[in-house]
Amino acid sequence: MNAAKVPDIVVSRLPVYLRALQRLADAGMTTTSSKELGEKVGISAAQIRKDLSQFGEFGKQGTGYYIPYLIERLSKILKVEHVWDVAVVGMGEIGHAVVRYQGFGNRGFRVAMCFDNDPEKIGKQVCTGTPNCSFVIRDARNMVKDIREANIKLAMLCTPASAAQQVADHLVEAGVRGILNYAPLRLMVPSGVKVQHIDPAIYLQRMTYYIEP
Amino acid sequence: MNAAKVPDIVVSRLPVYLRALQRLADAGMTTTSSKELGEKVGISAAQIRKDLSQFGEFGKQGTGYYIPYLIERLSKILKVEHVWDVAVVGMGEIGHAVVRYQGFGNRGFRVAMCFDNDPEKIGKQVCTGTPNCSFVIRDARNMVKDIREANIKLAMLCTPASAAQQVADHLVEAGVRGILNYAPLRLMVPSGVKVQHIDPAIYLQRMTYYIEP
DNA sequence: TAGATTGTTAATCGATTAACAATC
DNA sequence: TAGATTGTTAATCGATTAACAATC
Repeated sequence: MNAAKVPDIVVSRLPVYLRALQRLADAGMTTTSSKELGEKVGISAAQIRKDLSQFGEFGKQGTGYYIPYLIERLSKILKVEHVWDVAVVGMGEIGHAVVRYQGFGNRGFRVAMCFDNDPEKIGKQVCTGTPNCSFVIRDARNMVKDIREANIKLAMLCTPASAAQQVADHLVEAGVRGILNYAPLRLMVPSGVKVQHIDPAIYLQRMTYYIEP
Repeated sequence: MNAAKVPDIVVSRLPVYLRALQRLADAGMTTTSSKELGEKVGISAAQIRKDLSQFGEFGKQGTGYYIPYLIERLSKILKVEHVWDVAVVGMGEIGHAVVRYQGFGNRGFRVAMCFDNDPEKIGKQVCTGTPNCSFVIRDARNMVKDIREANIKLAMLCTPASAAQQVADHLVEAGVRGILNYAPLRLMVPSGVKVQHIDPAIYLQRMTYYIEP
């Protein structure tokens, strides 16, 4: 076990490994090798072994990795062995889609509350698709208080760009330490607060460079 | 102008520069420097100058960059000076959100058609939020033909994971060269076809590593 | 055991930064 | 002009890969 600081780029690959391992487990497999896992995720076997070795020795020479054990260890490392509550701010199209998204359940996350500042929306129910599970859209004016009382550390920011920085400031004030930002601008946050950006137009532009129209 | 191959990582930063420049332009600014732009995007000034120098000399010593000109050049480089038609496959929650998303219009993209294989959904209208603009959900069985006839080169894949690879194969067959994949698995595509992945759970897990629950 | 595969080291490769002449 | 900022080079830094002893 190496206690030194792990490079961000190594950390960023761990969720990819975990997702692939969960798929292998779902397919009924119990062991895998760095070579096989590498083919699944598009990363070299040496890279995977080196990444994992930052956190411990999880494999066995000759046989590879026992999948349930590696899933358990990676889940612990990423702190997703328990479920995180997440707040959603901005209940436009993206906000609604995020609340209804079925892909968080088995990955360590659960939408716990959602907010908007539009009087037309506040108080409305949002169905999640999960039976017996719906949310009432809360008043954004109570956001700091509600998030702090619920001890929520993660938020998905789905407001228009014009409101995003101000909302981010409030989220930080409320104790949120990680923001998944769907607004198309870079958020400024204090050190210690993590931000990840999702901007589909950016991803599309990363592809068109290589494509003939 | 350097005609050598530009590293992928440089290309991946260009859309970020472009987005920041468009925001500066919207704010009424006409010139900027690598230092100022760097502060906006969180990238060093030297890095920005080096990245841009891969494609030409766009600045002036002493004054920096003329924003409209740099926007024009980056738009050309990324091939977003004209609008790309995009197909959406899988009209669940994500598919609907993507069709209604207002953020593509001024970034070089337009949803042109959408598909599903569910008889309940085929033929239904999807409102986009843009006045007088709605789509009829098309039958996925005609997808290859429809996409090829419309000469569409970009698609957003919003099906469940179980269908994603097969859909991707059909998209490639239809002539699509870039796929924005919302399904939580890695797609296998021939070389020459670009894929970008958006998986919100991955992004959340990249933050929880650093956060105390 | 013999074959397979790990964890780790050293070598390679590539990306970022610092510095500065050129020049607007 | 003098100050500012570019484009570019060389130096630094960090990440990836190849190779292999250890060992299951």
